[in-house]
Parts: sequence; C-alpha cells; structure tokens
Amino acid sequence: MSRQVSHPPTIHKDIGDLSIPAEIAESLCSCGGIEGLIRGIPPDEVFEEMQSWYQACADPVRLKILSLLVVRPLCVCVLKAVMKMADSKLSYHLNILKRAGMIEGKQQGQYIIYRITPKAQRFMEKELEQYESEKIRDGY
Amino acid sequence: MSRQVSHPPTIHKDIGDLSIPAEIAESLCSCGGIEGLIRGIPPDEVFEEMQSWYQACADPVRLKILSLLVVRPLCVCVLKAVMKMADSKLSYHLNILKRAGMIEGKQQGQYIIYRITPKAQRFMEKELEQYESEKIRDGY
DNA sequence: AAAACATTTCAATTATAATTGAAATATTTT
DNA sequence: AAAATATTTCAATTATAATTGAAATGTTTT
Repeated sequence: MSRQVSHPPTIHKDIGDLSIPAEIAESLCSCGGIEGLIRGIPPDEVFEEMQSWYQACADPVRLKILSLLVVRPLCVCVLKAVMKMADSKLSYHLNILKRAGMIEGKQQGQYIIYRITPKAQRFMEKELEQYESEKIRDGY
Repeated sequence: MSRQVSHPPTIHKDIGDLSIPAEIAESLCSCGGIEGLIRGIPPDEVFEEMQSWYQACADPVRLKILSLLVVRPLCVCVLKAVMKMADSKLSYHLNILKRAGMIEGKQQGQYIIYRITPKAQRFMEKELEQYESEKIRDGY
C-alpha cells in the first residue's frame, strides 16, 4: 500500500537458539533470560482462576445485574422487572455469577433474594468508580 | 432430598403489578422503585465497554501475556519462547489484546515489540496485587 | 389439594470464540 | 534478487457460550 521505507537494520543478539532485538536482549539478560521471565510470573493456576472471574464479568447483562446488587440485595422478580428479559435467561446469568462466587441467593418464602459477595462488591466498586472517572474526564 | 421444612409465609407488598418481599420493598421504595433502580445505574454503553475489556481478560493465555508485559516490553519471538505455542495462536491472542486497547506493537526491524498500555498496566498491577494477597492469606 | 406464583432446569438451537495448518507479508541477510 | 526469519492473515474446524421455550420444582394461597 504505502511506499516502502527501509529501516536501519536492527541490531540483535543470539541467546541460546533465539535471536532477539538488542533493546529486548538487555532487559532479558538482567532478569535471567527466558527462564527468568517464566519464574517471574505467577503459576498457571492463578491465571485460570483470574480468567474464570473475568469470564463471569464478560457480559453486559451480568455487569448490569452486579451494578444493581452493589447497592442493595434484590429478588429475582425485581431483577426481572429491571432487566426486562425472560426468566430462564435471567436465571442462566444469575447462575453464572453464583458459580463464579460473585453473588449468593437465599430463599425467602417463594422468593429468592440475591446479594453480591464481599469480594465482588469490592471489585465492582473499584471498577465502576474507574468508569465514572473516565466519563468525567471524557466530558460526557 | 432433605425433609421439607415449611417456612413462615413471607410478607410481601404489591408495587404496581409487581409483588415483592417486604424486605426488598422497603429499600426499593426509598430509591424510587423499579424506575429509581434503572436511573441509578450507568447507561448500557458503559456495560458494553466494560464487557469488552473483561472479555479480553477472560483467557489464561492473554492474562499470562499481560503479566509478562507488565514488567517489560517483549518481542513476539520471546513471547513465543515463553508461551510455547504456535505462531498463529499467539498472534491471534495478541490481536485481541491490541483491539481491546491493552497492548501496542511497534515494528522494530524484522521484529515486533509489544508493550502494555498505561491503562492495562494500572489494571493488571491492581489485579495481580490482589491475587498475591489472596495467595498469602490462603497460606500458599 | 388444587391453583397460582417465583424460579430453575432441561434440551434444542444459534451465535461466538479458539485452534490449526497453510499461505501471505514484511524485513533482513546473503 | 533469492533465501531466511519474524509475524500476521486466512479459511476450515472444533469448542464454548448464549438464547429460547417448555417442563419441572418449590412455595404460598385458596
């Protein structure tokens, strides 16, 4: 598409059987090479655990439910009235939040009242706050 | 399964055409009913925006990449060596992080060096810190 | 105990995301 | 300019998640 501009050749180093740009080589050596990088990050289980949390957050319906429950516990019937969706759909999303440890439901007579867990409460407050501050910064 | 225990009947109130438990009715009235709840939460676009961020985080491969880039920029070839996966797979995940605004790549000669964006940096530091503190609390 | 209500579960479908290997692009080296 | 290297793109497949409507469950009211 655009005219080709030839870059100055990148100086690179060989570490083991790996050739890398000099810029990276420096910081890589100072941390123990590839092995050092691997040692420096959490074990895979941590990422698995994190992903299941974010997975649960990765849906606008569920985020909306959480933001409602941040303020006060609510029964399914009220959530349904706010969310305007089929029972089974709502129930599906509630179940995902529950399995992720973000909400808990307790039966109260014929109703079930859901409340957000302390961990999810902390998380949502932090996150919503950030989105609020972005809103202000961007002038909405 | 377990023996049925009959609950005391739940006192409930009718608000509009909605019947809800007394416990909820109180807090619901004080905030302006269903309409008040709806008014109290951010507009849908906020949840859409949040979901795309968490969606990008909702994968262990991508979280691992981010946690590597939190410490220092890296070229694809080093990431490949650490992640031990096919080029095309790695590239796919890098692209998702890029589209979500979590990383940026700049070509440096024949290499491409990826760095985490300031917003993602802040996010990951906060999140990893929390997982660290959980690790300590749980005694691992 | 039958009817009504709140909620969940299930099975079928539809939609979205991830993986794979091959081909394409860009850059550098020879 | 041909060969080599780094990385991306593409098309096909596979896997996972979301939606839907009907049926089931548990609770309360009549």
